[in-house]
Amino acid sequence: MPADAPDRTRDPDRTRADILDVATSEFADKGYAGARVDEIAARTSTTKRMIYYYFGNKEQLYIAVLERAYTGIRAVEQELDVDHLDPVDAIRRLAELTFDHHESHPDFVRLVSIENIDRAEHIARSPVLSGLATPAVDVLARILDRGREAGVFRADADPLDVHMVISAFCVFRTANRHTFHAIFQRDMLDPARRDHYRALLGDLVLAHLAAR
Amino acid sequence: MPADAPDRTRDPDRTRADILDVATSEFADKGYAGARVDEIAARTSTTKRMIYYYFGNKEQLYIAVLERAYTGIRAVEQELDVDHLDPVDAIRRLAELTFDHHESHPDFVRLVSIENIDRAEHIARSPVLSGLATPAVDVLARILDRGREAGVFRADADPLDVHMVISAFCVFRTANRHTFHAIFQRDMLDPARRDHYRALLGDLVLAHLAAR
DNA sequence: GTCTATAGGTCGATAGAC
DNA sequence: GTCTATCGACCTATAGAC
Repeated sequence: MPADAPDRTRDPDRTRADILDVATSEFADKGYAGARVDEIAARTSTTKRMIYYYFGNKEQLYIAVLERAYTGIRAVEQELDVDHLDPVDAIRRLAELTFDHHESHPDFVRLVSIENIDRAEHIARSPVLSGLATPAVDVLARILDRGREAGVFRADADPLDVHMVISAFCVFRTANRHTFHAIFQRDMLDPARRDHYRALLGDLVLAHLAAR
Repeated sequence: MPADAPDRTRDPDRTRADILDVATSEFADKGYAGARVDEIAARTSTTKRMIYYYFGNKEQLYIAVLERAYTGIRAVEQELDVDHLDPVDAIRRLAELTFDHHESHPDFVRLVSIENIDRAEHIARSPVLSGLATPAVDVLARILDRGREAGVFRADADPLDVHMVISAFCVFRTANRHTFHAIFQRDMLDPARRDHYRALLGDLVLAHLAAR
């Protein structure tokens, strides 16, 4: 074997990972129905035969993509050292972490949109995904409790509502940027406006949470 | 012709409208790539031949669907008698109108999501759509100006930012409801929670706009 | 009703690892 | 020698188009 082709020995893990990487990018790019198994195969260093060998069919491949994408997310909120921060700072930090995460994972945001077009039927079909609790809400609940006790947050704030507002802002900014730009000629992902939006999200949530 | 088949006389407008209605529902349901021309034809009272006769091909049919869906929206903000309302009330009213509109037009929201997956390429290809200004932002600008003059709104509020926040909330609530429910077991469109969300949106925007 | 391209899915066989 | 990763070719249904 020539020295410049060391990778074409058998390596199941590598092959699987290669397929998953390419499939993630292809499904995120074209949607489930729009993605082509042939195209995925062409972009891997292996063949279509291997896709069916490892993943069975197109849908199972897509579910495997979703599972990896979702589980790769879970650690985000754990980065937050919530108990050593002032509640107001903690909320802003959490909003910023979520903001940054969405910005740096456009494929994930697109996969979520695609999955909503399909009414989350693939998530429902995956035990891994349907049983996936996000720690974000627990973290939020702890922050809100501490803020309430300190008298800085309103009494009726709901963790899941706060999470929803933060997600809505971050998801909309990335997922809907194309139609928004087409209609309003403003690019919500323009780096020049990034700090503005990041601050806006924190301000928005904190203004709402403030005790009156 | 038998007396019980009166509708099969020629009526081009009716045929076109029939095709557009069915196509809207089919594209919104399955996405662009997932929709089937055969299926659309089967659900109309005409034939596939007529779809190609009137619309040329699948993509042009889809663009026609988008054009009708978008232009059907424009009147919403005009319902608001903005100049005879207190600015605070006007903002809340506008948020509620947008909220109600998204809730009552799920097909439109889905079409927008689908179009974002395709990076708004069809909108860009349609002169009608790419030149479509939404009056929402002008209305918002007028309200914000009056609120600023009255000293009740902050000086640095941007109309398009406010529109973005309102849209983000309303779009997320409908477009992402399936994955949100799958992960958090909360249905954001549950009628029992409708008033809560509607009020939350107004509170959120107004808390942010309030002069400090 | 028909044509044609294509897309998802399968088969027989080979070759490297132990 | 067996197992399993790998491969190119092949099959068939279907979807867009006329």
